Amino acid sequence: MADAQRPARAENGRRDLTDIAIDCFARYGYRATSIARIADAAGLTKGAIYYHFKDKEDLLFAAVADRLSQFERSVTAEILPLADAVTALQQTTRVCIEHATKSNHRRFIVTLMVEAMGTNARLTEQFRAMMHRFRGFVRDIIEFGQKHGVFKPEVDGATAAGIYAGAVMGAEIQYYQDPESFDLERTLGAFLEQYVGSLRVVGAAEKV
Amino acid sequence: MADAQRPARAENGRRDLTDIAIDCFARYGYRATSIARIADAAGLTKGAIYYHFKDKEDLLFAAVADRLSQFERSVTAEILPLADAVTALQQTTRVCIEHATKSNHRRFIVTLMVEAMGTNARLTEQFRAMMHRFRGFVRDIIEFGQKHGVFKPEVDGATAAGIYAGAVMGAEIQYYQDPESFDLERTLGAFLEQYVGSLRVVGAAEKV
Amino acid sequence: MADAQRPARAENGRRDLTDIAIDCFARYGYRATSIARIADAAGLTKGAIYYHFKDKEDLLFAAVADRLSQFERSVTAEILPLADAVTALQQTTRVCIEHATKSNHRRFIVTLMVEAMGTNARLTEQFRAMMHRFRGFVRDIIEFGQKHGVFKPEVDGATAAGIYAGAVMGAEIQYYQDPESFDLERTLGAFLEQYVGSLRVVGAAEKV
Amino acid sequence: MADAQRPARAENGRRDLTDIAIDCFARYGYRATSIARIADAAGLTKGAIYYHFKDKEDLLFAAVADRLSQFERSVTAEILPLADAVTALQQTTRVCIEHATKSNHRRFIVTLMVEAMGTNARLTEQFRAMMHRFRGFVRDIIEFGQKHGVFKPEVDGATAAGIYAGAVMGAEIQYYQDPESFDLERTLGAFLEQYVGSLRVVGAAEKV
DNA sequence: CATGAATGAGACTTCATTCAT
DNA sequence: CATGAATGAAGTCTCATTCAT
Repeated sequence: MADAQRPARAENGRRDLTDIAIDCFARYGYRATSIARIADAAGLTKGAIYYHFKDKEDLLFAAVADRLSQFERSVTAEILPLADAVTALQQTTRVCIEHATKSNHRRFIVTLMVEAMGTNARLTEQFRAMMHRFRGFVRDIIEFGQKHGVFKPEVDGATAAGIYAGAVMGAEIQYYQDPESFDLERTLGAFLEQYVGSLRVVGAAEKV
Repeated sequence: MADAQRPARAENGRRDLTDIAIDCFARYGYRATSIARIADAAGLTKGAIYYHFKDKEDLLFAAVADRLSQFERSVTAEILPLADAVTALQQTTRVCIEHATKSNHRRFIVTLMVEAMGTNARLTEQFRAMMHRFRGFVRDIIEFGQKHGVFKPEVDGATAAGIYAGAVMGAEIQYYQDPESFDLERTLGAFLEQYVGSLRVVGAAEKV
Repeated sequence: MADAQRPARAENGRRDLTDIAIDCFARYGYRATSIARIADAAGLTKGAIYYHFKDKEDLLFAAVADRLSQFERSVTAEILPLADAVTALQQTTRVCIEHATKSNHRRFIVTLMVEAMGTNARLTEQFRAMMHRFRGFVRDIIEFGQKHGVFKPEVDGATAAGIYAGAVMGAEIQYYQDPESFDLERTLGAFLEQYVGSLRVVGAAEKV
Repeated sequence: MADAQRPARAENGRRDLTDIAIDCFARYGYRATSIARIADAAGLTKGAIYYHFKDKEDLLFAAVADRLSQFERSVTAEILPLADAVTALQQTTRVCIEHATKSNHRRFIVTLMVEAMGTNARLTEQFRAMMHRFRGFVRDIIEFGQKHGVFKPEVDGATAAGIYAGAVMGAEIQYYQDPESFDLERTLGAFLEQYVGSLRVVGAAEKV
């Protein structure tokens, strides 16, 4: 009935579909996104989607998995040569801010994660694992810093990682909710300063 | 005549309905909670719900408003005689932890807030205002501390309040997601220590 | 929730209710008028209406009967001393135009009559009888004219009455549908002229 | 698999659905016709209706538009080669009578037109335009007759067209309401005679 | 007489999903 | 691979009606 842009979008494989799906999920939430909407956005019919994915959940999982691995790869890629724990934390924070402000995929992950909590066991498990990995990643940085004498050894790395993950996610949500008046960069900048400050061995050379 | 599993639930007014509704919303999310489910839980028929509330959104709003004002009252009630900024922050944190762990209403608020973001303008606005008030509340405590020479005057109260709100919310979400392995109390305890530590004027008498 | 005008409207008897009901029915149609709307308009609750009327249909019947007898009384009252058939037709037409343009009760009758056709046997019967009476009334006038030698004796009074009733009703409907651009008075005036012209005995003294 | 009472009704497209819908609307009125009833009559499920039409109103519009254009085509097709104004009026009347008595679609149009008045702006507009076109059509015939010296030049074509349209519609309604005792053919025949008689130039050759 | 609360049936609509072609 | 048509379950909401107080 209103199809003038179909030809350009033909032969999308699974991959392209998850990209499109994630955009929709991010914009409207999982429940509020109908298969028809995704099909429309992809220039396909609903039937075509069912060719590629068993059902809506399957599509969601594929989309989430895609996005998650993409995000994690981009974090580890930029930070892996961690010569310095403080710098690693700074860079991690910067990557999070970038992802939060540059596209809505990150927002989708957070939104969906909360939406899925208690609603969808399988998905919740996936997100739980993701958060677990993220905290592990931060803990590794912290323990790396402790090993090199930059961070206080008495701090519990796991707890500190939980604080970090929470602070970043909480700030992001406030930003998503109110992008005009909540300054994500400044908030996370100030947080990082205090966070690193409280981790660092007193008397160590200033690096921030 | 229609329901024998919930005997003593006849005389619910509007108020009782919002309580029941919030439980359902908290457990399954807003979209996934049908009016029928709420009616069932209340031992009524769907029609009865519509007698009390214009539509599902109206019920949601009433429920959210109830819960919000209840939470805010409980926070201000316990903290108002703030003789001391540090104690006020501690108590605020304690109240948050309590609300987060003792019932699922708080979880509902957070979940719904995220679920509503971008989906429901009116609700988003309500939540935006709520977060705004909460940050304002924390900022007041901080500025109170600054006025009394307990907190560093160079810290920006608004930014610090954003950090606090985010850290608490982010920790809560991690807890809701994984209550078995995420220790909310310990995480927020450690956060508070570092937070207060970084705010406090160096050399002031230790109070934590 | 929005009741500031209730006291003024208390103790309405059956009579006042039918008046109010008919206004609603006229404005929105029978099906689209809910008991709640009528109750609201009357400043009562739905229960009160059920005290006065067995059910919605009962209220409708009472309202229709009221209106019908009122209209018929007003027609017969003005026309009965029919010294002259032509004048009687003119006056009948004038009364119809007045009723059609001065209030919406007449419109209600026509609308409802059509809406009820085939939908509600009992009501249809009532309207059938009403139309029957109306045609009988007109036929009486015509036959009166024939008896006095003013109208052609070869004309069938019943058929002519059907023409008249149809022309008036059809013109009214066009007027209700498009009051701005359909001139009811001029149309019925022209119709009457042609109608009387074709009924009148050629050569009889002009009276229009 | 779900319905064994209507065997040969599988391959209905949009077009067939409007036909079925119009039958239902004509029989029970718009409001009183549920989607379920139409679906049943079509041997489909409700969902199928919503596949073809956005909502009930959409279906109604499609149905009305279908029927209207069909009627108008059938009128213009039979009358266009109007060699003679009187014959044209006779044929128009005959077509109206035929449509009114042979199927209930015409009845539907009239019923719905009245039912929609004041209730549904968009539909009312559609019907207003239809009546406007119909009157225009009749006026054209009359002016054609005037141009050829058959009809009195002093008659106002627009007003006369309004009389005609009203008389036909009013007679139809009386017939729909009481098909047993109201003789549509005779009534409209007599009307047409008087109508043409009053339009015709006195002294012109008789043609009726 | 009247109200407030509730019922229950039925309406419209959406949507994930299936399947013949 | 993909579409168009369809299903069926479920959801939101409306409304005439009832009834204890």
